[in-house]
Amino acid sequence: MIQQFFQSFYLFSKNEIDNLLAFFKERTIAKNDFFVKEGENCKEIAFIQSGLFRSYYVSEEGKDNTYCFRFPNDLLASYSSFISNKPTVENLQAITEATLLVIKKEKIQELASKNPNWSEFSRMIAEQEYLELEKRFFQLQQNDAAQRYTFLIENQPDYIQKIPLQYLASYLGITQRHLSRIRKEISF
Amino acid sequence: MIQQFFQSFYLFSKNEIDNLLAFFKERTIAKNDFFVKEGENCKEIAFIQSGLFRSYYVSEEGKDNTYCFRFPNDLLASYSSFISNKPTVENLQAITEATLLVIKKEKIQELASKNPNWSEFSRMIAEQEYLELEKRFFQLQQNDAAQRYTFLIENQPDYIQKIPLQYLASYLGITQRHLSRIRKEISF
DNA sequence: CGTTCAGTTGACTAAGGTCAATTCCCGTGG
DNA sequence: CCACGGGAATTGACCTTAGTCAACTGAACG
Repeated sequence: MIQQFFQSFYLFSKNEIDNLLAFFKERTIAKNDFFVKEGENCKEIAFIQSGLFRSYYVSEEGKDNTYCFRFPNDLLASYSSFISNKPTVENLQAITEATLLVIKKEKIQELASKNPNWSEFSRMIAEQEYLELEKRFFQLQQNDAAQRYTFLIENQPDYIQKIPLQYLASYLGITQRHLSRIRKEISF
Repeated sequence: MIQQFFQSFYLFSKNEIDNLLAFFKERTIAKNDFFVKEGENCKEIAFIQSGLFRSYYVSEEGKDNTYCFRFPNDLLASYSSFISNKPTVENLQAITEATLLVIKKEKIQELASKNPNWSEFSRMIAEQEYLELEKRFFQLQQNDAAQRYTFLIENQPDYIQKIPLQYLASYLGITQRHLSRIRKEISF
């Protein structure tokens, strides 16, 4: 799993990849427990072996906003906190039981100081995260709720199948009431 | 100007920074002309010496969405196209006459192959762009139009002073009609 | 069978869009 | 100095999208 993930960057030799696991520690997280909580400084990043995560933050008025979901074979971190060394607003909660492979930021920095490919790796991750977020932003800016929902159905069927509708509504930036309305419309 | 910009990354020696200008070409852009147009592959990035830019993209129904603005001493590129080598949806238009210092992507790659600090530099740019976009995303997701506008007034007074309201409305994700309504409300 | 939790629905309200008519501002030419 | 022409901004009347609150349905499970 994680070996395949690293191969996909074409940065590391077969030998290096075989030795990668040594840098990571396995961790289990129970359903509803957190990998990161609001206010913390996120100093590690994880590879998800199994399980589902939701990232959400709570705004002043108490509204719960879903930032994103993370699936098996995805990376998991409060990425902005990880790169900026500042406290996060995100809560990364397991919505099913999960197993992770965790690595500390300082370990990555140590590896980067010895092998510039780790520095390239960090750059590629940052760029990927940017591209993904930009898509999400455009989606939110240009489409109304019904369009965003149908886009989700067509492009991320995983989401519909595996994630409770209350979370999907919040991910789409609408209330559950309105999502129900849209679902009813579309089913005709 | 550009020297100060590079100094702020703490990656390059005074000597290196003094020689930087040689890598860039100066370019002038007339008001309403484009640095990048939709459909192009953005293969260069620019440092803005003077002038103001707006990035916008047009959605299927013909709606014009403002992605962002760029000011003097900012970098200018369709960043997602620049890093992914894919055609962009963005139009980068000068809203005043402008002068740029332009560098090609391949030049940066050439520099990075010789000096790993250029690779670090690219990583830091990617991370900065991510952080900025995340703020923008949170803003759009959690606040209504009036909150977004008052945030803008308080945190980016430049925007209000220098950018036509029609563009600001589109940046905020609303119509000019609604922005007028908000402005009227607030002035009491 | 109750209880619980997720999802749906109805009735009403509020935020924001559409379209078209002004008004405001400013430059230019008489 | 004034008149007027054009682009930017405001406003009014009306409509659509989405939020609020609370009641209801339905499946899951002890």
